[in-house]
Amino acid sequence: MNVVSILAAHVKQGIQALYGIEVQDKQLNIGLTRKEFEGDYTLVTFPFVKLAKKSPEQLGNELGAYLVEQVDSIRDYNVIKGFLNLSLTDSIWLDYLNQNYNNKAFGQAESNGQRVLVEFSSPNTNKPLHLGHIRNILLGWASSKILKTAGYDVVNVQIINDRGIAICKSMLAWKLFAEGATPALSGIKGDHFVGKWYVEFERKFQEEYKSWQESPAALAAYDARKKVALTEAEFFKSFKNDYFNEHSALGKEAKAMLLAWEANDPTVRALWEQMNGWVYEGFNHTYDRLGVSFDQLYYESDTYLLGKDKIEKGLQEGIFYQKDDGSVWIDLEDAKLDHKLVLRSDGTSVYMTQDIGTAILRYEDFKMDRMVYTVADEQNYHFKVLFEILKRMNEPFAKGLYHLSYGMVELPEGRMKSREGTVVDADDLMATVIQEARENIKDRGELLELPAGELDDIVRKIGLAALKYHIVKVQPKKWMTFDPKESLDLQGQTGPYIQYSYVRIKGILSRAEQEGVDLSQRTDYKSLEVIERELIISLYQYPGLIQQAAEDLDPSLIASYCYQLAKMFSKFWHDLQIFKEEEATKVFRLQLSKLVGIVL
RNA sequence: GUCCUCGUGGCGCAAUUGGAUAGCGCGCAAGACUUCUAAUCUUGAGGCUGUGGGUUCGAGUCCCACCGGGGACUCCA
Repeated sequence: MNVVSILAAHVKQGIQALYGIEVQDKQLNIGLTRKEFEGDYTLVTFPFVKLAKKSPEQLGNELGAYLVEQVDSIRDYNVIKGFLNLSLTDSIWLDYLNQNYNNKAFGQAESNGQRVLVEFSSPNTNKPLHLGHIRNILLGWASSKILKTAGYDVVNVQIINDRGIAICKSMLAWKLFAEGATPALSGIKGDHFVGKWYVEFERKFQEEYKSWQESPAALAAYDARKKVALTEAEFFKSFKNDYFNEHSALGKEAKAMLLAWEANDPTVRALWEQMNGWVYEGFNHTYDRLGVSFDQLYYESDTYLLGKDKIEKGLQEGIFYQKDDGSVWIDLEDAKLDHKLVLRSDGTSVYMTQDIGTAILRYEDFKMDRMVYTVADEQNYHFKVLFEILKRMNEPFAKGLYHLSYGMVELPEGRMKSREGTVVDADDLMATVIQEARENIKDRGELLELPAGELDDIVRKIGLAALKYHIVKVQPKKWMTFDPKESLDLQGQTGPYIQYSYVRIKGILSRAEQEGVDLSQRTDYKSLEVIERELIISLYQYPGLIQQAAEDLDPSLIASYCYQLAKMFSKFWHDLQIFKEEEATKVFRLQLSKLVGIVL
């Protein structure tokens, strides 16, 4: 049953019968009636008033009367300006609830036969996960769940950026300064342990750089570029990369390590394996805590050379062109994307090359119809270009590509900077939020008689719900300021509020079970209370909302919906009794509660 | 320089994709537990949706210009 399309058909027919006008589907605007007004669905009649040469009120009244007379399920109507509000009979909603209240898979669509890959997290292996990763992971994970519910066959993947200069820095610092320390010996979580040596490298490097700045070579470098009109301090800030590449002893050694890695040097590879192993152990722990998992991992060390052959092929086909210096480009000006480099003049690849290769590899692995990349919005341009290139290469999956782009997470004092130590660590944050939930329970003196293990479990669920909801409720594309204090809120529009409604429903249902109430009976409930009606209509929206959230890849839609539903349920619970009512009412309200519980 | 994005009460977010008097939470003020757990509910104050034009029956939403924040444009992914 699809109420809107049934109504639309009747409206179309009605206008035809009354005025002889053929209405286009596009002109039919039917939505839910706003709360302040009487009715379930509202038709906007403005588009027809001109054609029918009637006033909005007159047309509304004529059409409303026609519909009430012709359509059994329409009970009543009212007109306000160009809005025709239609009230449906209770039995429609009662039937709907009765058919669905016990459907544990309510909202789960049938398989649509399509496979989608969802990439998220995608960390570097030189440091632990932070708040930005948390947003990424939660968005990716939530989208994956939504797609699954919407009928897709979903594969969760991540690309692990396990190679490059950054991890070499960690490796070098460990080799030079750690004196054989390990996570196990030092009692530090693996990813934090490796991150520590990355920071240590930066510290030593800064020391080295600082003392170099006094040297004649430094002054010479400064003099050579004096024309740029910088103060000495500004100059040395901007010169840091050049120093690393051209003058630094540590830089030289790190770069040598990278080359040795690329040349498959056994010692370097062994160290690399060992340190990455520590990191993965740490990451897995964090993923477990967050409750997410992956079906397939891709490692940059396996994929960073991919794509070159595809470029060669495309070059022959005329998709790419070669400049005199040998570099290979693509002209995307007609897509308003400029010219992009895909292979350097020395034949080495850029990120684009690698991403092209990896995408094709994934298609070989999974034959997916769609692929979602969960990556921050600073890479919007990159993905536009990537998708356009794959389209021009005629890859079969190219039209199913989507960049789930999300805004950065900032702190009240500004953007997180790992170098300035202002990053919010993922593990720390989860621990804080759980601790807060624990304090809260202690203050209220509840649940303390539970066994410690059970209490820990509840506290963990509450704390994480607060954190997750706080992040997921914001539309992905928006930048957000993360105030740790607010993420700890457990009241109002929060995860714990929704959890609480759910727990309450569980409580009600278990009492019903104890009392032996038979839910399966088809009850003859009198007339719906306003809040009951709102709840059913809201539940009715749910399957459609899943589809929309899957299409838009916007988990915040579901987050807001769940809050609204929980809020309605709270009001329902507060205003109406259940167990003291007569059988029919009781059963109906229990059924309603049950379905709300299934959705939440 | 070019392109992309965001701008909504003090703060954090919504607005059924162009529809009615712009909603909700936090915070603030006042109230409600003899109940199916008060992590709840009820009421109130708080707005010229950055500014100025345009499109039409109708604009927070679409178009143009400007102001302000952020980002990208051959290698941090």
